[in-house]
Amino acid sequence: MSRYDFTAIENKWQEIWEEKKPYAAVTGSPKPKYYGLIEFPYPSAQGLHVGHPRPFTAIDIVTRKRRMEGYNVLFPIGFDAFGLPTENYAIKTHTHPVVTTRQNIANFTKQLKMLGYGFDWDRCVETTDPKYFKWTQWIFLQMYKHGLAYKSSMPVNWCTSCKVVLANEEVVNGVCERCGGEVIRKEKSQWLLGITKYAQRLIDGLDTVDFIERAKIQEKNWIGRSTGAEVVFKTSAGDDLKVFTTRPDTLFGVTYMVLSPEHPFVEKWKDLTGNYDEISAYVKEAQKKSDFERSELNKEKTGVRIEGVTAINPVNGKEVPIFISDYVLITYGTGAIMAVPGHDTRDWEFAKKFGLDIVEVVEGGNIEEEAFTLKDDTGIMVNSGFLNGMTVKDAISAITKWLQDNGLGEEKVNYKLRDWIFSRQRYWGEPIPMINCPKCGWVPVPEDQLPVLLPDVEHYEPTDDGESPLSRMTDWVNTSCPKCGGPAQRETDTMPNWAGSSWYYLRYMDPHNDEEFVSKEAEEYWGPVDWYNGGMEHTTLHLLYSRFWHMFLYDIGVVHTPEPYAKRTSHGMILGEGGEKMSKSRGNVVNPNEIVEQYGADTMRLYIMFIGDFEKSVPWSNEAVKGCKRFLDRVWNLADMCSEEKGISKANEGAVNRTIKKVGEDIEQLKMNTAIAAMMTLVNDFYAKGLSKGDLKALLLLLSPFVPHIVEEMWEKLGFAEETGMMAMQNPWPSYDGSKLIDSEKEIAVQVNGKLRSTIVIPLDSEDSFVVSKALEDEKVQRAVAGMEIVKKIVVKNRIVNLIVKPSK
RNA sequence: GCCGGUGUGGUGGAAUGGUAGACACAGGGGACUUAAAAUCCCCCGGCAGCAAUGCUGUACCGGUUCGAGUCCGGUCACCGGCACCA
Repeated sequence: MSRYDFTAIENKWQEIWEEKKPYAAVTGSPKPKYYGLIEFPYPSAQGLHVGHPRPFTAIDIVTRKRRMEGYNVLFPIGFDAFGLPTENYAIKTHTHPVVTTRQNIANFTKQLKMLGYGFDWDRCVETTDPKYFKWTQWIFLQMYKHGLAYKSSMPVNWCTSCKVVLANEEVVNGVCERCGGEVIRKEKSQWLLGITKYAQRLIDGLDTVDFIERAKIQEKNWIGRSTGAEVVFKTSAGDDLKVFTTRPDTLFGVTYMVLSPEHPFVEKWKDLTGNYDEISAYVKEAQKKSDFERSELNKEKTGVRIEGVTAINPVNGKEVPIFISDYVLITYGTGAIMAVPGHDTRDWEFAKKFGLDIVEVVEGGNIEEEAFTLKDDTGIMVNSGFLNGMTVKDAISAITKWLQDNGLGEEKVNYKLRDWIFSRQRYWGEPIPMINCPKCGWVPVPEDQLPVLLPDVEHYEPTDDGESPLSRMTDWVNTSCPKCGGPAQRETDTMPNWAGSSWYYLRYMDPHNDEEFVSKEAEEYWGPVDWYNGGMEHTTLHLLYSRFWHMFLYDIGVVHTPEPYAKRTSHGMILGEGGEKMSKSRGNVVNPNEIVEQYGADTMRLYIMFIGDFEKSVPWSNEAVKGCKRFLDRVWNLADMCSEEKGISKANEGAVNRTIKKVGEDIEQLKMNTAIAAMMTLVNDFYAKGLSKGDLKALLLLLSPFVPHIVEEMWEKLGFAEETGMMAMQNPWPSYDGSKLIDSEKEIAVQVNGKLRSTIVIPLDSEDSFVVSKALEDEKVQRAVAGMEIVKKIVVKNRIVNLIVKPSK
């Protein structure tokens, strides 16, 4: 056969696939369905990064194997095209984001096709397409109707120099990521989504899905469930002060209370407060600080006592002082705490600084030195009235019951998860389809008027006071109220980047439907996603958000499964050659185009899978790519080496069957590196022992998901296409013969006292006694046991012999 | 601080408690060639030895076991996430 001309071969087959559409998914096919998904890319101006092919190739391989196993596969692709880089580019160059987006998508499409992925391109979706975001807006309206979308005034991050609202991710070390300017907190009215209503279900749902464990744990930690009790303290002001605690057992140890500076009682008690000026100054100071400053590590505790008001400990009637301090957060629990300095590190620090009493209520530590915080059963209750002598655990149940019986509190669960701030003062996002009417308040845009399109603007910058650039478009902003017909104004905020990606996997099922976001029929056929691979960095953002949207859609009866993704895996990053993150500034960025040009798409695909453990970060190596190219050359040359025998040859029977088993199993665990190693070993065997046409055919089928172009070319050239009437990829995945996996002879290790001394070859499944006698015939073993007495013989079938010896008398 | 993960040759990495280093890259040697490239074959953890071979070796200390890279306890280092969440 001629030279392996990868460029010609790859072009040829990509054209054939473009025309024949072997990757088209058929809704309603009687075959079992399989839905494989990768996170759709943001079409950046830099084009495809070598990081992209890692997950894409892995799931491409899985879904190609599924097709060969007889599944009707959906493996779609799309573009998550709203985003800041495009918007910033528009600000700088006045190029309309639509134009930039179109160019970038065209470039990405070309690059993805160049790599030969089995995407069903007819189902490609773009989040910026009005036909798509019409439904993003529609889902938002459903959430609004069900009380899950609401507008509320809240503090946001504000860059004083860019004069713009920043997302939390854009605040790095307390300063603006872009300009390094000071970031402060500013009150602003924002749309929020009530994800906290789903906190418990987002935790519980994790038990029903097959996600990698670290993703589950990370989501659970992020949601941050804690159980405890809410306790009511009477105050001298007459108001009941409610606090949340996970340690109700320590109630007898309360020596003071702390309110968050934003707590409503601070204002309410104004006239009762002897030192209101001092309090007020502290509150103002706290407001000015960013979240970052307020939570800075090792910061000295600060605070002010509210003079004139005290609280009564419900359990012992003791009167305790009340402070305000910024170590108490208004966003968690009730915004107020009971302080137990003996058993909470933060309270301990505060008490030390302000000279407050520290009372021990759990034995086991030294509270003079530090707070004793252990919650296990190492401590016994003391100084705690009826709780004395109990373990912490028992005391928690006892006191909780007591509080409940006396109407002074109840068992309570709290979550760290906050509602999702859904407004962005940006241009390049989905307009929030709401209208503000002076008479009727917020009124949703009627569904038949969707989508609300983005108007053309002249300037893409936010305004000086941090409003969206859309707010300058008075023609667009001024509209009539859908309810009363009077003059009203459109919402000018847009949705965050995470909106479009929260439901895109549903649109793939039915991408051209103008009547519904997805048809019932398509959703019931394809849902849920069978295997979803994506980055760990999306675990507490995209993955959580889309699970939340899906649960909501399930609740309103428009999807049929409670969870969107049955299985989730994650890949590690591809680093630069030196082991650092790839970046333009480091100049270590690898362009996939160059690799494909130099070695071909199949080599690129193979190398990115062979590079290392899929879950771990790994540096790219230009040198190592060559090894994969060399392997494909060797595969190519096998065509000229094989005998005409159509079946698996006797000589390679064991090796071929073992490789079929190994490759099949490894693909299921994304252990592509060892699958490829096994195929390399098989090829090395072929070079050593020769091979039949049947041997090569089996190898080609195994290679097909990994390197589809070269396989189809060889399949055709060797006459298999004619023989089977099909492309290699359309053939059944090979099965192995279990009886042929092990050769009839086996080399096993011989140990003496656990140390390897020799190896012997024995017939498979030999009797133990035979194996021992055979081992003792071995010269090296004889030397090792000379002058020794054998006290024990351990034989593990077909594996190892271990002779335990001691010096003979 | 809390939660999770990782530590194996010059490099990327393999090893259901059972022959550590598969498979590759780099390196060394040989064949072919006028030569180079490509290709094919061989060697390749460390120490000692011409060799056969022996000793040693999976971050460190200890334990369980006939046998530990793998299991258990402790220590150190690095990576990721969260971080005054009461």
